[in-house]
Amino acid sequence: MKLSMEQMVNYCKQYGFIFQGSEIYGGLSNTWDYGPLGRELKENIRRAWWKKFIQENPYNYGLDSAILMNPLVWVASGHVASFADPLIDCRKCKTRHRADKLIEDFTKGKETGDGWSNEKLEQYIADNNIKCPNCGSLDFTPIRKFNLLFETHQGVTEEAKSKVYLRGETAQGIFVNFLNVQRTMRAKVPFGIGQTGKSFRNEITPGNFIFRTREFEQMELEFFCKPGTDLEWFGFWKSFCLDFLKDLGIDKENLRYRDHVKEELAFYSKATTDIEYLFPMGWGELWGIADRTDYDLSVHESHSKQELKYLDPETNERYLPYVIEPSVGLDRLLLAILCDSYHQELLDNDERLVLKIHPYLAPYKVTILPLIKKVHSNKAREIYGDLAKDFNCCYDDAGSIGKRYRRSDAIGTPFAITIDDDTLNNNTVTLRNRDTMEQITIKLEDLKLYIKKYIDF
RNA sequence: GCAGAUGUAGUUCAAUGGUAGAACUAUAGCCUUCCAAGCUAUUAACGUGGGUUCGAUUCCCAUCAUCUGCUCCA
Repeated sequence: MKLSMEQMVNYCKQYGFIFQGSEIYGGLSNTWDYGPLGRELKENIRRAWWKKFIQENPYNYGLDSAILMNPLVWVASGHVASFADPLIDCRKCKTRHRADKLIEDFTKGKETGDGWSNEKLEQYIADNNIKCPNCGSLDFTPIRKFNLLFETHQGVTEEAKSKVYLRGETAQGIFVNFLNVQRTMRAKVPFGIGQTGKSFRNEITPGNFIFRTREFEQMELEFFCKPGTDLEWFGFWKSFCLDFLKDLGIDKENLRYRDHVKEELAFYSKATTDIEYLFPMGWGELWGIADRTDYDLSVHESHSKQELKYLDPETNERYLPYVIEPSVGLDRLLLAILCDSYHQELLDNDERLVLKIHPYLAPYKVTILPLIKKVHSNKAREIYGDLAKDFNCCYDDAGSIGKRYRRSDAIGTPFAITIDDDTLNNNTVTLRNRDTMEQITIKLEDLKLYIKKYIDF
């Protein structure tokens, strides 16, 4: 049976992964809180990304830039422009135009559309059959003038002067620190800067659980390379990202590349490929890999009036590097992993819910079960105390052993160990594997190493 | 943003113009030496705000939230 989004939402709530935000006040649209297990899972995904993209990669460095930045950053990046301008999109070819500009061009400067209301602009365009300058279509969306960026105020007085934005992407924090990192790390092109963190966008249509929310966490790498080598690196990161997902255990049948056609490319991008995942609601973008050229560095150079060019120490060339950006949403990656791991299978005419998740990502690594509460609890507590120094452990002494195994399976814990008389007498425990359900007897002293190897990524 | 549907314990579902019943789950105890067993007990709900009414969980309106489909998506 196919997993529905409703089931997934329910599962996340039931087992403490994700709750509706501000629930006791009736919720707030499209906000979700990560519960104890969700937090662990999220952290583990973040760690896996960091390990492969930063820690193990000799080219890349980490960064943690501020959410609040000088507003000029967002002017330079182009994020603020859409706020002031009355923008309309052509439904047919997906190009975006300024409504006032269309009118100005159409009337050859007689009408500028300055100070007109949205309704008046739209009406004028409709009445005069102004066509899309790109494809000639008459099919425009309504005018939208709102900003994607969240605004807030810095300082205690709410004056316009102190207006700042919550960042709309983590990438800009990297671009403005390009030279800082390059210089202090003595980095030579090609090299990358990555960071994870919250970004905020007033999305037009959020929804589909945590797939699209207005507050979300990104994991972005900006990889700086010499112009001309960019397409090579673009290809490299494309397959690197896909391999990462497969290594995390996501079924490759549920993954695919989708190249952006020329018309849908963002203005800063020369090429973009999405890695998509087959979510319960259909294929959805998981990871965007874009060739941003030197667009970002060059706009920051011209707006900040600071030289951002890289001096190649070997050739003495001075140039703005091109940027390859693999950018993934942590929240939707978490959703993809949960959907992919969720299995309901038949076991002795009974349903067994099991989260077949990569052991590295599992919120708990071991469930500790005293076989008989009265007899084995002390020893079990002792073992818990020791294991908890190295792993997230779950202690469960409520109900029958079978029930406790099922609970452990349902949240994806790779191992359950049972403490019985043999533990008291011989220091051995029964180690039971979530996926194979096989049980082995193992000495306590060997336990940590065994688990450690198994959960490696 | 538009249209439709939904809203009762943690979950699934009842009933009712006179404030709600169950199953599963959970918790505690008994029993139990390895895959949701059994017994006993316990906790726990009418999304929010108005209106009609002697009285509303039930009827009406609004609102909030979720789901589905369109639309949209730097």
